[in-house]
Amino acid sequence: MSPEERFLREYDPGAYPRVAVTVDVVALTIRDGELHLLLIQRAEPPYQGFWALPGGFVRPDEDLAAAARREFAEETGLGGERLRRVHLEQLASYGTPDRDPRLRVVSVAHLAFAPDLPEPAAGSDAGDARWLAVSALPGRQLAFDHERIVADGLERARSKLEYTPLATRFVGDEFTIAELRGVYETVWGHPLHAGNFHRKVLSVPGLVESTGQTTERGGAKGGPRARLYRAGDARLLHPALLRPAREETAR
Amino acid sequence: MSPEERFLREYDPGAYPRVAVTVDVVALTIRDGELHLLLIQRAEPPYQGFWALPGGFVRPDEDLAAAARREFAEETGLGGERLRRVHLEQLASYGTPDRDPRLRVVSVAHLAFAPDLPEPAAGSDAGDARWLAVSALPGRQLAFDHERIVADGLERARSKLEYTPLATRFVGDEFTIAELRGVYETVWGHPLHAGNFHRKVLSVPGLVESTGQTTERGGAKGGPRARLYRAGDARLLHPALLRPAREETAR
DNA sequence: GTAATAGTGTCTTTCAGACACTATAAG
DNA sequence: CTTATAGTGTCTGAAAGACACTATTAC
Repeated sequence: MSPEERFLREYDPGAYPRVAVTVDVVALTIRDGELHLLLIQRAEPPYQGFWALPGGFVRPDEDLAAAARREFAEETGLGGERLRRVHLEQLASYGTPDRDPRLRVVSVAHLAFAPDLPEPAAGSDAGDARWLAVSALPGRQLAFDHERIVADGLERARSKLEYTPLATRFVGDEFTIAELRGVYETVWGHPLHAGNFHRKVLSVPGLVESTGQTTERGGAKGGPRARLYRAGDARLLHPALLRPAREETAR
Repeated sequence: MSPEERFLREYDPGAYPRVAVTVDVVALTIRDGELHLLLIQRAEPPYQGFWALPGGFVRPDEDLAAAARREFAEETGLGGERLRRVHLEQLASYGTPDRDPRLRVVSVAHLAFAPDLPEPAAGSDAGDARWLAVSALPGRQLAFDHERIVADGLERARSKLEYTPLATRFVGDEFTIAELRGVYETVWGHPLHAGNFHRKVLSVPGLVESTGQTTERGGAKGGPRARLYRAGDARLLHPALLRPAREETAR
């Protein structure tokens, strides 16, 4: 490093070219047994008419996570306790020089897990936000590098279900083991063995705790009432709930 | 979102306040059976005299990963094939508004795994870069929020050894099972059972492959010559090499 | 009654960890 | 010869997965 460079680096960082920092949010929920993603239809160029992740510039004095939560809240209209229950974590940052044709933008992507939420009301501030089925995405081109970000977010989500209790963030406060199994099946895209899953969930310390209650009715097509559970206090699962063998996909 | 805000967001992103984007590198290596971290002693305020992670501003038209690799190369003097063999991955981004007293800085931290490297030559461009033992860090205050970044990097490294073959990045091209065990013991901070580790490493598909060679001599205090192995072609380990039970630390 | 589901029992296989043992090489 | 290490054999316990079975409820 030359003395000049070191000088700039230490004393005049503003002399370096301008970079914009944004947050984008990969927000996932489960509707009707299908994984859905919150997307916004772009009204203006670039990528006019394309679907894009909700996101925007980080404001001065605003934390990265706070910016992501604000963007999520703005587009869903969610607030208060229901917003606070949404899990939000940092996913990764994307900064390929030409990812936005207007200027250099580094986006800090976040990943959100939400229980089934209503469609953002049309005509509100939310504009053109929609929950779209993830299964309907392939073939549809997203704006910027958002396809890549979504792919990374989905893989992270699948992986997080293995060793954290975050599956409980996709269901209500009280839920049955079958509902929880539905979350795993939907996110992983595999049917799971009901009996073994049931035993496994109850055997992992801190995953769920009993409420002592049961559902009011049995299933739509019959069957006994199911017991209701709440999320437990574990932050990591030991032992983990591993996905059925991906075999040599990893090689 | 107000119409004004939407206008700014779409048409004049430059109107948003300036944010600087940097990369920082948590570079790890193993020297003398101890985990070491590459640090730089700061010559100027803020945090003058403090140890800090190597890092700097992302240049125009430079990818985030490229910036991190450049910073690592500048401080270690490494280049060519030896530089290419260093594993580098994105860790996380840090953007608390006041993390740098001079201006708003968002840092995209990276994590690097390197085999034992020579101390950066004094008097070179590398300046005051040093490999410091991680065990000597507690109690020593680092610049900015680098303590937090290092902690996150160490946890990521420990976790990555479980389900990836990255332990092989800490040793040379050819290595013995005992050397590989040393990596795990050093990073995890636990002694491992030699016999069980040996069998486990050979049983995981794609972790290592035999060279057919053995070491020239036995151990310093006697013992048979060890067979030499190369890194295999696996990118993920199935089944994983799990750390000895952390018990309920996670709760 | 019929069909579907909640929840449990049990067996097999895989894998981690403990322990023991042998073979080889340095000094 | 002594001592330390490489590598293997074997047993135990934990846990995953396959399969079977009972009890309960909707219709």
